[in-house]
Amino acid sequence: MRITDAELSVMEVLWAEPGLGAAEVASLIEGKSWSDKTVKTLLARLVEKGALRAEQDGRRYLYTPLIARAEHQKSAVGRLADKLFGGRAAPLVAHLADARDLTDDDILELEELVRRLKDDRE
Amino acid sequence: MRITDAELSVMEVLWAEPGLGAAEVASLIEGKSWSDKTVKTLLARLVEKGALRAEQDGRRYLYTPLIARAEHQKSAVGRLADKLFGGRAAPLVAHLADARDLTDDDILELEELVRRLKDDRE
DNA sequence: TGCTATCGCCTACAGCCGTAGTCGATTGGA
DNA sequence: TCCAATCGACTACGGCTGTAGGCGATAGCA
Repeated sequence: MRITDAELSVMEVLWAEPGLGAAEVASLIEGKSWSDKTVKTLLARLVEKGALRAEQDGRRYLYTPLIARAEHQKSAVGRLADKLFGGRAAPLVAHLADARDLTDDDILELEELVRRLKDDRE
Repeated sequence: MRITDAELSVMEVLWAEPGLGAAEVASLIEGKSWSDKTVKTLLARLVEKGALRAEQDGRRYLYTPLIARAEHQKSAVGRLADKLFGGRAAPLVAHLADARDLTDDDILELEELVRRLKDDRE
């Protein structure tokens, strides 16, 4: 199930705070100057594709994510790895290091991550 | 400049072997059963958006990438990092490790990569 | 009790994407 | 010399995406 860029802005709001109504979601969207109609369209599409649950609350709906943020991140990264790198991780990370300047912290985190991956393996 | 999934199949062929004509590209595309018309449309779109150069060769054109594969990989990974992880590398890699089982070799490569990143930094 | 603000529902519409067809020119072989 | 194969140019078209507008019901306030 594919979540588009515009839909992602909506999901981010609901991942941060599930159970909001359309008007609240619209007011919490950052960086876009969307009409509330636009947000409602996106909510409807997300419900239709099973990414959100709409629970009636009087005259309106409250929306809750049905897929976790981590789940979506995982599948998006996996798809990209398959599409561009034949599923291989190391070249992807190499390009990432090239694309975005890594902070010292990033490097430490990566180091720690790799250490953990290695330990898990034994 | 955005290269779509279908266009990517065409680019892959020309990255592997630049300077082919449309018919050759079509015959080298893997995994799709596209009409040669489809391939020609994709070639035309790629020329139009500046991803390929078309050089006349008698009655036909020979196509050559104007953007490198690595360049495209880099920008795609960077975009994904920004879109889903606020530009941060480590969580992306963590999700990647979760999404695709890493081989021992992958882990070694990552280890080596992180070591290099760290060394470069000093 | 009546009006206005709000809600969901349905519709719209242009641009992009995947996939391909038509047409006219040309070239290479019979 | 003529026809068939091939090439590029242009056109097509349905589905998805981003972005909204209109309409009818309703609820809360005056």
